[in-house]
Amino acid sequence: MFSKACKYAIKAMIYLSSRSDENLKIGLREIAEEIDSPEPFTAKIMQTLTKQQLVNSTKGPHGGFFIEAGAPEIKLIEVVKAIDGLQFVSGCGLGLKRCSETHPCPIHFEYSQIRDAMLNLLEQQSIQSLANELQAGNSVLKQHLD
Amino acid sequence: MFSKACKYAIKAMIYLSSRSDENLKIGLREIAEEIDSPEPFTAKIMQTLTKQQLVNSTKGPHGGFFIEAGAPEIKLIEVVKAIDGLQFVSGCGLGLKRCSETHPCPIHFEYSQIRDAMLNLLEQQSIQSLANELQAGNSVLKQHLD
DNA sequence: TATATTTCGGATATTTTTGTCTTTTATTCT
DNA sequence: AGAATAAAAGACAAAAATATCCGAAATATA
Repeated sequence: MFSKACKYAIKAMIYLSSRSDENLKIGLREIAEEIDSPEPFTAKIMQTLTKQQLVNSTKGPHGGFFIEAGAPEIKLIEVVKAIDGLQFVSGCGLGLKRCSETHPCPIHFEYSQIRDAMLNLLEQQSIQSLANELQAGNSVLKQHLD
Repeated sequence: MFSKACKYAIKAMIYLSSRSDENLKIGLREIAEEIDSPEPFTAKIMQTLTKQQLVNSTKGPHGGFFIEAGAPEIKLIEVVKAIDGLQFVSGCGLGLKRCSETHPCPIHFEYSQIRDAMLNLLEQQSIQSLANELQAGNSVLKQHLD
């Protein structure tokens, strides 16, 4: 569904958001630790997110990544778009280049319905609201080591 | 969503089914041509499908691939399982190893709903019924070259 | 039986994704 | 200014997915 890079990106964004209201910068090491991802690979992903302006960063001591306090809500779709692109959300389920109502692939109609539901999810859900649920202890970003 | 290999497999199965009622064996070349897929790669996929007993094959002149006439319906899920496995249909949307109602990832509930809808589609739809629609001209497996 | 045909099996090649390492650049603090 | 810190950038490495090639095995037909 999503690439690994995209899963890491979503988790990193949610974690960042869950900490960013403190006007705090979070270092790469902490992010990677908290979302259980390989640090250097996560660095690359954070670079992309920064270039796409989904997060901000500052270098140097006490530097790190953060989301602007007054920033408008970031929808999940924006993160997916930045990392994976939108082809999965727009493309044909069986890979046809031109699949449409008039020239449908064999699963076009059933598949479209589900894909649209996924698109809807991604467009509705915001990083911030998911971060709130995380803060409230209603979800987790990695396994417990109990 | 599905790997390329899996998309080729689904299309190959539907095409085969759409021709197999004639008690006819279809060669690799024709399959690859009709579903617009690379021939050698398709050969590998057909081998897997044969080993998984989703299709039959015979070697030699007038040999090829076919689906037994009296065979029970093959559901899409069986093809997906044979090529991609079921991890996407059972795994967590954000890649957590243990994601559940009690320890959910941030998108667990919304994602599960969509994933279950996809699972339902794959369990309901059969290769044969999709092949019927193809025969009726209600769907296509590749682009027209108009 | 000989030959042509077609799948099977294994080895190999290419591309993409995932992951790592090192150097540079910006920033903070002393 | 100098030292320490942390992200940026680019080169590199490993793994997985995609794709190709070739000899072997099976089968039909002459």
